[in-house]
Amino acid sequence: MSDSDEGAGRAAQSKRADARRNKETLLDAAAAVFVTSGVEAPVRDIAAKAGVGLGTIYRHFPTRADLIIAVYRHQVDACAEAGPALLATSATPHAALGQWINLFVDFLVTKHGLAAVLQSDNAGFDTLHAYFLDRLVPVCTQLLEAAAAAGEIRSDTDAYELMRGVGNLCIGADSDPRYDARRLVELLIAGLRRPH
Amino acid sequence: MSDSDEGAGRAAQSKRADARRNKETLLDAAAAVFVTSGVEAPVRDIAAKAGVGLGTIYRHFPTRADLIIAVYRHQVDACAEAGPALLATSATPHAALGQWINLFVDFLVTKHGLAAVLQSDNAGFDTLHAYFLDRLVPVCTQLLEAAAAAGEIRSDTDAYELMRGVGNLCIGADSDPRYDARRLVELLIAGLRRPH
Amino acid sequence: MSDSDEGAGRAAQSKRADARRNKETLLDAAAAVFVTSGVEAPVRDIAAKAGVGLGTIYRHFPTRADLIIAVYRHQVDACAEAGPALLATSATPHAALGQWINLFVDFLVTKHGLAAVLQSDNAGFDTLHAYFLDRLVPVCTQLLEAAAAAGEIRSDTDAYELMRGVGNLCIGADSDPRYDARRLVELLIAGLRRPH
Amino acid sequence: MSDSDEGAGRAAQSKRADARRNKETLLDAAAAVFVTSGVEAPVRDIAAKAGVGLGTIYRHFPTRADLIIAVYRHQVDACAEAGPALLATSATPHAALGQWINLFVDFLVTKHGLAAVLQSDNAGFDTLHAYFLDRLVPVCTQLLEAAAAAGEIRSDTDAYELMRGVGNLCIGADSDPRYDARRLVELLIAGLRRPH
DNA sequence: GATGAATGAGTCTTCATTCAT
DNA sequence: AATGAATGAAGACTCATTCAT
Repeated sequence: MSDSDEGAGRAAQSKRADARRNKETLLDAAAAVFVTSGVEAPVRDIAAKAGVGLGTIYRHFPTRADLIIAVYRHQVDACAEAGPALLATSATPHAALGQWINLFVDFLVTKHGLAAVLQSDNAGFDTLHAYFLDRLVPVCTQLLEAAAAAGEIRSDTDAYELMRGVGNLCIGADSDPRYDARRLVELLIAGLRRPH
Repeated sequence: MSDSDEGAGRAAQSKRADARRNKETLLDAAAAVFVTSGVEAPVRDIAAKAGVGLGTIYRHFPTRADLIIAVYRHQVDACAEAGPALLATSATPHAALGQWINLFVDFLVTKHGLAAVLQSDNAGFDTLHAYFLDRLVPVCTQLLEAAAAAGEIRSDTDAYELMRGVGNLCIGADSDPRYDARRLVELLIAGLRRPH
Repeated sequence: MSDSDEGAGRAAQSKRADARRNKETLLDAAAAVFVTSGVEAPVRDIAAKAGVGLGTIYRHFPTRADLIIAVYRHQVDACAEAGPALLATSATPHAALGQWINLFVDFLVTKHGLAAVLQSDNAGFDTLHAYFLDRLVPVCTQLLEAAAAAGEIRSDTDAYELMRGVGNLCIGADSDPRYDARRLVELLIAGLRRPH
Repeated sequence: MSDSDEGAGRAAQSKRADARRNKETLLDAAAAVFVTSGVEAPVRDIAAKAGVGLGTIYRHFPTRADLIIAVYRHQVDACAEAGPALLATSATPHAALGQWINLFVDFLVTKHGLAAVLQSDNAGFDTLHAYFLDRLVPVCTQLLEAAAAAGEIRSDTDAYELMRGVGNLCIGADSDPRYDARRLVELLIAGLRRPH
């Protein structure tokens, strides 16, 4: 249904509105369940939390990846958009990189199970994988190149690899008080520095 | 049972020998299945691969953790033992640390799913967790302290955390040609260096 | 959901009707299987008999105790309700007690394995246990007290114990033509009489 | 091997002695395990307790019923033999019956799970069933007839049925403090009394 | 569009029993 | 005779996904 339908009857309109509201409810519920049970929580739990039927979830989000993407899209986008801004305002490109990575880590660390799923080779998560990569790798590349151009870091680092590494370091970071992903990521970023 | 039983217990001993051989077969089969299907492969698959019954696996390895430990024990032990040796032969403690970590990474990277399971908070894997930690953390601590004492690295790094981080970086390292865990771990270790 | 939903929820309602019918089918099937294989028959057998999937049983009756209770609820309730009625219509309270117990025995004797399960200390049957007790012990207590008040029986008999005893006497009563639980229970009830 | 072998070599003799000792060990172990885990305890547990192999148990006692019979034979025999004695020494036949039944109850109540197995229609327990019946029913019949002859009880009571009833009342008598099998059996026996 | 009932594949785990050594 | 390793049948339970209403 395209926007040109707008003029259609009140019923259709309200149905669209209902559906939209429904979708939103679903996203809120999913987000809440993800927090407590992780992103691999049973579909039924999410449906129950949202107060909708199972079919409704499958209609709106055919795969789990679709649902996860929808839940975190805003945050991922915000993170992506923060990259250039940080580059503009930070003292050095390397500092910008560090801050941007911190943003990503902060996001990831609080998403129970997301980091794990992000590296899963399960085909069902391909689109999720792709989404994160499409959105964040270019930004990371930009920051990396700026830092390399400034001579702060080596120029042989691949953004994809770095993002994957950072993602991996975030796995299981909640649930283990002796493990601080942020600290390790800091080491990783520090390790990028060009040796004097 | 000492060797002096040899005369009396020929039969028993040969049975023992058979069982031992069987256990080895099992270990080989498990290792093979772990490579292709990961360390969480169905017990039945492993039994099939080994050509034994289900019960035989449960007899030798009551829990999956037991099986995993048995499969990798030699390699983990070898890794643990290599630590002090490297310290003695390397140019600097930091170099020894790097080489030792590389050993660990080489081991882990080839074990499909092991790194993932190593951070799982599933209670069934507690003993597995403990085994790796008991074996490797002390060695890592030793190397870390030596490097700190030599003034090469900061002295605030926790061996447990570092091992977890390295383990995490190894997750999914096979199966993705664009991701090289070794390179990232190198960055991490480089990041430990004391800032001048 | 009230009846005023009728207009809006025709579909939902007919689905509910289907499910209810299905549940009934399930109950019938379970009852039938219980007769032939006892109340501990494999879940799969019941599903097969009912022509439904395994999951359907678990949906309607999460535990075996739930299923057993559902199958026999009507009869247990009927038995419980018969108590006061018998008290009102029988010649004496002791006669009422005897007749009521007979009702219970008639019920139990035909339920292959139920009596056995009723005394099992298996935790899974706790709710089953509780249901029978909650439903029948108070009635039995009432009858016992009436008979005691009438001076027909001793007043030191515990209803719980008596019910358990009667239940036990019913174990294996089918399948053995030489064993008549009714006769023995009669002796037991006769034994309650106050000695002159 | 008949007693005429007695003159055979020391080796054979000592082997016989060993086997006998072994069997005794086994019976002790079985008795102990039966106490803690019931008469349906895993064969392996008994073997472990006895410190012998599984095969040894199966050699001596091909079926579980054989083992149970062997373990309790002495006590069952003693009970059987006590019948006539009690008849001779008690005040009345009915009193003798009561005391004899008490003996049986005392025996049964302390044998975790035995009463349950005694009524099981599982074919594997047929010989066990038969043994108890063969041994005890005649005694019970004798007592019953004596009491009937003395005019103390009705003459229409079947010993087999009574024994089964008493056995049933003993099921689950341990493990439930609110249930006293002895008290109920007393009621049952009291119920036998001829109505005045 | 929404619902949620139904399905059933997939896994784990226990134990009685056999039989080669 | 004794041993105990090996077997595999049996049964429970979960959850993603489909589809009739």
